[in-house]
Amino acid sequence: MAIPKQRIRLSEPVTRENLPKSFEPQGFEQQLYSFWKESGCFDAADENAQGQRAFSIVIPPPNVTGVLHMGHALTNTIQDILTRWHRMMGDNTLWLPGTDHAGIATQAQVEKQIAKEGKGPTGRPLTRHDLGREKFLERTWAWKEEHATHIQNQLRRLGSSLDWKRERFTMDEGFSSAVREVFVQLYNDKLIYRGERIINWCTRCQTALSDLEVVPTDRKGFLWHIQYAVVNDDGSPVVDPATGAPAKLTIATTRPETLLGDTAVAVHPADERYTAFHGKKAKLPLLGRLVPVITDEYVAMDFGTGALKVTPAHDFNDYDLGKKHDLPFVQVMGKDGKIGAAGGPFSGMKFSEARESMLQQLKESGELVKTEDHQNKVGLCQRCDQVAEPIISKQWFVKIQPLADPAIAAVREGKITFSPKMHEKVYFEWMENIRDWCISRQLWWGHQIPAWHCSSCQGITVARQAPSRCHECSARASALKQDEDVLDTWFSSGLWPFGTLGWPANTRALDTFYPTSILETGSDILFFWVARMIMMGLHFMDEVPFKKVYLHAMVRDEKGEKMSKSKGNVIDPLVLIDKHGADPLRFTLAAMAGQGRDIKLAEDRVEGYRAFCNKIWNAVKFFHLQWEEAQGGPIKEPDGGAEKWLLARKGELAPANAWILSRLQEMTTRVDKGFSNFELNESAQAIYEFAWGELCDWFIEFSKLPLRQGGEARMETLITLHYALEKLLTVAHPIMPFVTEELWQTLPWKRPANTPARNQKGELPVETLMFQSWPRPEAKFRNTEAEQTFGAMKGLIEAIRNFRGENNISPKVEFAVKYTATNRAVEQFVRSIENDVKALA
RNA sequence: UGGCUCGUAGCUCAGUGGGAGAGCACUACCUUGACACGGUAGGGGUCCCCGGUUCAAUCCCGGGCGAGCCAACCA
Repeated sequence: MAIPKQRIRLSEPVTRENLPKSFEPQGFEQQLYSFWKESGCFDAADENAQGQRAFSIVIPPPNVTGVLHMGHALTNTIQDILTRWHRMMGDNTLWLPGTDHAGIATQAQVEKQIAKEGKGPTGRPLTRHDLGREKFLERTWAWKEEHATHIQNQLRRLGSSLDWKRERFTMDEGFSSAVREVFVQLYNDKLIYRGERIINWCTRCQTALSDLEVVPTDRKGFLWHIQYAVVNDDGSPVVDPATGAPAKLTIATTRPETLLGDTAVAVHPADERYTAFHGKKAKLPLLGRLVPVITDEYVAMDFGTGALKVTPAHDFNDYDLGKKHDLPFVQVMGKDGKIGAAGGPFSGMKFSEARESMLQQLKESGELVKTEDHQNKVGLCQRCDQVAEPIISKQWFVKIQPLADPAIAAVREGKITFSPKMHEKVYFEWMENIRDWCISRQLWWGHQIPAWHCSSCQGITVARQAPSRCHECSARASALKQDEDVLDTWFSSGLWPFGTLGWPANTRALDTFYPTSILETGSDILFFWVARMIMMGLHFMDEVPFKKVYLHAMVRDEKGEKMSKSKGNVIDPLVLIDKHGADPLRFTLAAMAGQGRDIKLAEDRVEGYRAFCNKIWNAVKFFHLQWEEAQGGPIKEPDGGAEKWLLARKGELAPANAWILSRLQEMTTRVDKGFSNFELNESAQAIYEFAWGELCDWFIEFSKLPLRQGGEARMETLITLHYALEKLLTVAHPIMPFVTEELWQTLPWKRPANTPARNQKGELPVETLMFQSWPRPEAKFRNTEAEQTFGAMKGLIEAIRNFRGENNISPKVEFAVKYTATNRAVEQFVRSIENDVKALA
């Protein structure tokens, strides 16, 4: 592009000859990233320097399933802004990178890939079973390597100042040992147990799912009314007292096929329609099996017929009823999605086939008395959109209540704060009604459960390493077989804040950076991830994993729809970065990162902020032109720096200079406040308004006179301009790291960095904007008088211009002089530039 | 069913108890020495609707309508 490749980077000041005409991000972004990274600018120290604070964020590890989307761009932009800001404030700053193995999601991707590759022995597409566990895992690791690299590149293109030396993966060796440690400890604490309970089962993924992994979805369905005969214990018909005929009881169901597993019919105890049937039996149609009629207040009298068929093995509510009334659990559906032996004549059929067949027969026998339309919810597998079936299965669970209680308390006591605040309420609601967490998955990709089953005593040995003996019966290792299941992917990511810092070893990094300062992530994984990190962190570290939780809104497309591959409305951040540069994208995301609202990304906003980058670019170019050309050679930097020089003359500065310095101060304060309050849009707006609306539109226009005039006035204006630009670049750097660094490097009077960047050897400070000290929001240059004067000036000029219909810049100034108003402040100001204008004439 | 968020210009969005705003799009003029990724001027809005509090409401309160999200045991 515009910059020759051989240009010497970052050692020799750029002059206007090699400063490109306009903002061309492709020419410098990647070079700058390499420069920062290789100079060790991103690296945190294990221990704080004297008087230094630590600031740490762990990245929400992206799934290695594929590429980063706009939501990742948003979260990583926000995190990078906070990270860079703290680094400039002199903190020992760590932003720790890594990726998540994403069990089921990744496995599904690799399976899809395999299926495309050919047919197995039965003529069906290849499955993981054709490869075998070992081969399949090899394939998945290869996939992981490939995609992790891609994700790293995307994060780099975005400018993320991550400490890559500390990069982690949820299945790397150290992390795996942390996972085993946690499992063993929880098991020993009796907080992990294995039990046969009702769980969600995906018949396609062939695995158990947690409650969270099932997405309730509206489906159009029917409510079928089916008649059961009411009989006595011996099977003889009960006579309906009302009609004198054999009594019938009609139930309403959306899933008639589960009738095969019914073990009761429930009615409300106060429902007078059914009082006569209490304690009797109902005869299941088609099967003829007798089940008790029970009463429970759970039953809603006004829904359906007020009579509820109870299938404890295939419905969560019925399961609870079954437990309460000690009913048998008849499992009719197998993990393969077909009716099992208990289904009698229907065994071997798929659910849907069984339903059709049963309805047909019930219709013929007259037992199906009514069919109504009904909107109901079905749970779909989060990964594959298949209906998740509740079945009873032996799985591993975390007993969650003892972990949830301290996690609730920590937020109540303010040890962790949520932003926006409203999420706290949502958090409490969920945590207070939490169910035990099913953590075993019948997958291959993941942390295999560190439990060994003994073939000799059937006992279970849970251990950190493969045991040499059964802990129950001392059988030899040959009798032991490791549990084949793996852990829910969120089990391991729950350990992320301390697992990544070296736990269970007691590392210095852990001392320095735990608890982390901030967790920034999407509100959609509040329960999946945030809540579990809080529980795990408190249990294993005795301390919260982070002090603040920032939850950003979801990124949607222009129409407000969730971006998803299937809808084809995904905007790849890399495409936008290639087109417009990383800084415009980052600025856009920051400007739209207001709280509590979904973000609809429109590309024209990015284009607008690209123009903004160009504007700043040209403001700096303007400075270079003036600085070089105006006096035939560089002016020397004032002793002690521009700031000191300007402060010393604070009272006598030309009004335009005093004004822009005052505005600069105001802007700096606003930016700082925005970052502090997590209102990044405020910071972005302050920068935008100052740079374009004040510095470029007014100050630079006015500076042209004194700059052309020469002498003291030019000197003062040039120093002011340099100072304002340098400070602007500094405060804008967290949001727009690339363009600000690139331009800052060209400034002639760079101040030495306050914190030397470390290279790999811990030496060689490099000159970079990344370590410029963050301007403290002090009122050094606040100047109310100058603001008023200039404000009146602007108003006057605008009024004159309107009156005369003039629109050029120099008349702007001339009119101001000619039409001097009576306002004394304006008079004073105008007099100060009157001479300049005369000199020009 | 409950909870939450939102409703501001054609589009995407800021914002505030007293003047209605930005970007993009649109109209006219301007290639002036930083920038046409620019400049100047301009058109365009019942700030969802109805009540209330207030000297004053787009903003605060109540109700409604609409959009979306989250959590749910009504089969």
